[in-house]
Amino acid sequence: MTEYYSQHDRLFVAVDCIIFGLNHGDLSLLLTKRRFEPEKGKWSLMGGFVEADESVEAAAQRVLHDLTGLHDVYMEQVGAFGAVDRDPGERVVSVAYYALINFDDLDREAMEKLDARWIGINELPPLCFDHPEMIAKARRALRRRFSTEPAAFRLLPKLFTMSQMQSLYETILDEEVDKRNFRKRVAELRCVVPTNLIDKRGSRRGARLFRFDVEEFRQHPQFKL
Amino acid sequence: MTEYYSQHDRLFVAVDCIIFGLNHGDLSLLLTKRRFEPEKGKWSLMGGFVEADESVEAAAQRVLHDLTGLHDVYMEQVGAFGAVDRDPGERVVSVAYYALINFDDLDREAMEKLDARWIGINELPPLCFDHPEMIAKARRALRRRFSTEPAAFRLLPKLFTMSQMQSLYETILDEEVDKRNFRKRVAELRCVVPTNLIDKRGSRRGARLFRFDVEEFRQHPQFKL
DNA sequence: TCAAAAGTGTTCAGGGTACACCCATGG
DNA sequence: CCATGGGTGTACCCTGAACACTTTTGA
Repeated sequence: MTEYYSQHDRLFVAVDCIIFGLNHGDLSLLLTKRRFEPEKGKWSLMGGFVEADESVEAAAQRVLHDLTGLHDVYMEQVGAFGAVDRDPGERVVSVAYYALINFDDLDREAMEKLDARWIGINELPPLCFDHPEMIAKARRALRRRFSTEPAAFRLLPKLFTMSQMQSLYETILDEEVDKRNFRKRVAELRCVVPTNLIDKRGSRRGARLFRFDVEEFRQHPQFKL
Repeated sequence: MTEYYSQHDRLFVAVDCIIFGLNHGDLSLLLTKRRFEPEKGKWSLMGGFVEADESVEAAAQRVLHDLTGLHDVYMEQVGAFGAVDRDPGERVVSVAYYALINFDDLDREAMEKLDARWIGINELPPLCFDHPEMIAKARRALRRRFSTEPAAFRLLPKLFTMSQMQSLYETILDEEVDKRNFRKRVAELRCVVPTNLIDKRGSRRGARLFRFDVEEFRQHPQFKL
């Protein structure tokens, strides 16, 4: 390869994944304890380095795959973090992504092998580097996304109740929502369809289960909540 | 320095600046012709490499300064672009920023020395690499920014008419706006204050000049358009 | 029988949108 | 005197917010 730019420095480029999931109804992040220096033993987002022959996006998918066993997960870039001393060990520029995964279909083994744990979004421990800043920015991006696109259905189980969906929205928007107004708005979305199934686990009376209809959404891509 | 991560690859990291300005009332980008290979001679965003001892943000400010002579310019990160072959010459990960600059106070000399030109946002020539994609993403970010924050005043001259401001919003939102409704909304913003001056250049009758009151905005940071 | 969550409509106000005509002036 | 851009007010609709009681059933 011709060395056009050889008078310039090369830097480590990393990715960090902010992995959102619903752990028994609670919006949570999948975190690990760092297994190497610097800051070994501290809580951390799952990260990895971008190698010369893979795109940044592909590196993020690879890191996520190693931890969860999942392929083709929905991810969105949060941004690049490039302070000189953000990693005290070396100069590393990191690109953060958030991922929305379905709690049910992740690979427990891979997860446990890497010492990963779900931690509630409002109970986060101290984290290494600038990871708290990445998380804050990811939450803002998520809020925008959730009010304009059907993203909740990537976190919710295939069948879900209105209470589950509302509680998820309340956590992400970080504000309480009126139950009747919420259900009224959802009822107008043709892509959220009721089933005949009742979930008896959450209450004596039981709650109707809904599902997200991808095909219907493709045809009527209106969404607002 | 300890080499914690030495088994991984190091990559070139660059910044590219999407420089918005009002060139005689038209929203425009400051573009240059590439002065080196690859794609020498093609139109390009102004870019540069991030060196080991400067933050990514600082690199963007440096690149912008070299071209415009300006310091402390308002910039917002657009995102990282990391496809393997985005630069056909070498593996380069680039972080894009957009900047809003005041057409009046830029340094013509630096600009001409680098063969830079203002080109209307709707008359862009073919550009090198993934720069069109960066610009598209920057325009989306700009649209969000303009509807929730007083950013227009970084592009407009210190004194401006309602027609100028409206036309700027129309270009950025990419839709026509009702004149009376627009003025009504602006009138409610305490940070946009009328002066007694009249601009006679644009019409026979003359148009009232307004200014943006930073201090007033600090005290009443409400803004919506 | 009671506790605990599910489910259900209406009213009201404020904001957003649509809309057309006169004004001032330089040439 | 006329062409050109500057400037102004109202009516209506519709969306978004507030708000409380009944239902079901397992324990």
